[in-house]
Amino acid sequence: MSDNPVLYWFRDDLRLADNPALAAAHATGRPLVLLYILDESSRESRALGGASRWWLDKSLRSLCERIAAKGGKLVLRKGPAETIIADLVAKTGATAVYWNRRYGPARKIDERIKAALKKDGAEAHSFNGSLLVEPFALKTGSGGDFKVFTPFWKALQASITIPDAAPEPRTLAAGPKLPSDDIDTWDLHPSNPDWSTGFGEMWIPGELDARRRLREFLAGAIRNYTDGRNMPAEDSTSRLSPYLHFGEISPHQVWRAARHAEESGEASAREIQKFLSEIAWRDFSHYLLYHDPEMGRLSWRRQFEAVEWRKGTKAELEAWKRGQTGYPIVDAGMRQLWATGWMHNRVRMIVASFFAKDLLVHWRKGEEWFWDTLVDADEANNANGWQWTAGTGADAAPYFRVFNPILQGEKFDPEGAYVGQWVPELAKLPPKWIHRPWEAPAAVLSVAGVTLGDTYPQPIVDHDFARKRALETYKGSSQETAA
DNA sequence: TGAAATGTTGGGGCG
DNA sequence: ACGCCCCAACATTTC
Repeated sequence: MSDNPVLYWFRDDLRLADNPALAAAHATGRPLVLLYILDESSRESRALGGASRWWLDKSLRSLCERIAAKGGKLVLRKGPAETIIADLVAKTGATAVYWNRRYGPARKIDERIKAALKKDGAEAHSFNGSLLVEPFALKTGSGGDFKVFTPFWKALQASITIPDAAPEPRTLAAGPKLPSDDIDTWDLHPSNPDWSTGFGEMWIPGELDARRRLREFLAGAIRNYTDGRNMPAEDSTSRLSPYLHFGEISPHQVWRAARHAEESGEASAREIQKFLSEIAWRDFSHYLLYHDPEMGRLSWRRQFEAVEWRKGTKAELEAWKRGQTGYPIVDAGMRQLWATGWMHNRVRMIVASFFAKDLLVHWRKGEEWFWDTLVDADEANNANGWQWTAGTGADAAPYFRVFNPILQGEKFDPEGAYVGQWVPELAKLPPKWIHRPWEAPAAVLSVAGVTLGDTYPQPIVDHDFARKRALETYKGSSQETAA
């Protein structure tokens, strides 16, 4: 019996280092089956967006190579996880399955698999591999769930103990021979159209690049993180979000490295604290989704489902997606997203506010576009971010807080460098006019080669009008109906 | 991790 | 010299 294998199931934890479930499976000393399942058929498993598929494609190829270099093999399967696990356990005689826990709607799948394994006499061992602190481990003083970030963050810091890194297996001797899908047949790379051609210039998916980025961030941009993180033209954020989503790096690895940078004097305590609080926002998002599994499609404050959202015209929605709204900072962000699969966080708030407040369309429709186009698309973070901006979420911006895209542009991109990069047809406008070209004198536009309505669109909606419309609509249909 | 509307204050122009 | 008005500049309130 001791020659029977154990199975390790990769999900959003595509790394070999600091992987507690993998380390535990490896430590059994038994033959190891390494498995990844592309599950597009289980009800609780949200189909991956296009940008995520691009990332997964590269990340799995990188993981396959790393595993092969250690003598192992990654088995790829496509289909419902429940039947594939059951099938592999039966075929190989595996006595146990190891995985790192999930916290969103997909955890229902894991619960069913765990029950089925138990019934068949196999063990299921699960671990925390992706959060600083697991959602069920943090309660308020009165035993309730946190609804505000700051007390959540304080409680997290008070209770957290960072374990030593789980050892990376030095070798991964191949287990029993098993058929595996050829990743090429999964068609993860976008086609018709392939808009991902620019992604490769910005990203190298995989855990090695994740660790390189973290190292370089902590040696450089972190020094000016608190202020710099709001300036989209600067390279002051870590850009670790896709790596964290796919588990190519763990938040524990980030925490340890950040504290080390602090202790060695490489970075100031203030900047480290700010950065780690942003990592904790990720935990907070997962915490909220765990306690409200419907948060991905319904407003966390349910009374906001009563808001009479506009459907939005086809032209409006298309203009937003393609970066043709006539508001330069919005268009720059949407074009950066399309070109790179990523958008600076400050600009995400601006384009989301424009969508949910100025266009007054249900935040879920915007969330769906982000889901499809972001390489870091994440059910918890995406829903939390949109709901924060729309004013429907926990600890959200109040509904009457409406971003002014002109003022936001002038405040956070004062030189117009970010707009100039992503909306090149406006690049020659002086900073004074680049965020409000429709107010620029004709001579200025002419010199800059801008013809409004031709080389660059007129605003698709008047912000002053849209702001008032949003205030009236939100107030009318959400406030009075509050329980 | 807002922005607009409204209120207050104080200096300077001017009769 | 005085009162009045205007309006930045800043503070507070409101959405």
